[in-house]
Amino acid sequence: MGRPPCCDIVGIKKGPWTPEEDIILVSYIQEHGPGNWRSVPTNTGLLRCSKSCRLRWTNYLRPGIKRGNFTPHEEGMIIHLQALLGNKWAAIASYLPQRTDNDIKNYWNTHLKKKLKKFPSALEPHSSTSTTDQLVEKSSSLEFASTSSSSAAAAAATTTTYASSTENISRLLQGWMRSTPKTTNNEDDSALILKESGCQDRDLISREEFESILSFDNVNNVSWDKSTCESTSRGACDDGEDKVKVAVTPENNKKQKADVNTNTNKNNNNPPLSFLEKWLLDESSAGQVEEMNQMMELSSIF
DNA sequence: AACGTGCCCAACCGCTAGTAC
DNA sequence: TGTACTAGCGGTTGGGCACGT
Repeated sequence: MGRPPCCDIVGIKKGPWTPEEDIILVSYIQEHGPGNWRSVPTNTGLLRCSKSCRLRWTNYLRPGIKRGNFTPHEEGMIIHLQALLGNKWAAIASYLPQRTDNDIKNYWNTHLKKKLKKFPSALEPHSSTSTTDQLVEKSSSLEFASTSSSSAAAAAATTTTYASSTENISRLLQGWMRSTPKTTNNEDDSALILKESGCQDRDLISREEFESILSFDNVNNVSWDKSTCESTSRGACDDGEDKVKVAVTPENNKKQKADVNTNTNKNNNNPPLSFLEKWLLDESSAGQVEEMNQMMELSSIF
């Protein structure tokens, strides 16, 4: 629109965020909540543009973000969703509430694209239905993959020291989060999500399956919060109704109205959730990824 | 130890859509 | 109706790190 980018302004800092900047940003958001990003740099004294602040918050500091290795289940979901939706990372991320679109995009470009290039058959549908033995085998291998000490250790090892400090920073948010109406128990959270999101079709997927997707096994044991709600409400569990309660402020009121409009439009472009969920949560998709991983291991041996 | 190379991912860029005035 | 602004999105970049030579 002929407007120079905000980041072109002289004196605006670029590049990696320092822990000090993170603390300032988190403290401000603790006090005022996310939103009104334009006022953030001026009110905090941060030499960052509003956009940079927003991105830093949504992609890194926002509580509820899961970092580290992707599980085979997550891989399967990403692969299938990418095949279905294309490079609609935000839409894909809405099915993985703990992951940011940036994270998924990076993971796709750096890992999954290579895997699929090597094993394009991974995307082909399974020709036969799984036998009980196969199911047992797949579920056990999945369980192993998700809980194996080596992968867990690898995930922990990949966490940088700065990431750790960020985790500490995000702990600062706990006080703010506690002040928002929510349950403190993860089980209750899942139930709350199901109940309030309108995704009440318990026959669709098992509770464990759903929890495995939404489990907050990352930092903080952070439970559902309004930011998470915001990102999630863009996709999967949004049916345009008021679901997870957020603080009622003029800011939120405006945003909610906007969200309802935009989400309604967006959802019109997406296949029905129940169909997608059923398909995505089908164990075979995760099994295919597991098979692919095994093939990768074998290929590295030979 | 020094250097080169490739990979990973946080951050940036450019664009579009929506909203307020 | 036009303008300014924000938010969201997808593509790209570049700094830092690991690893091999």
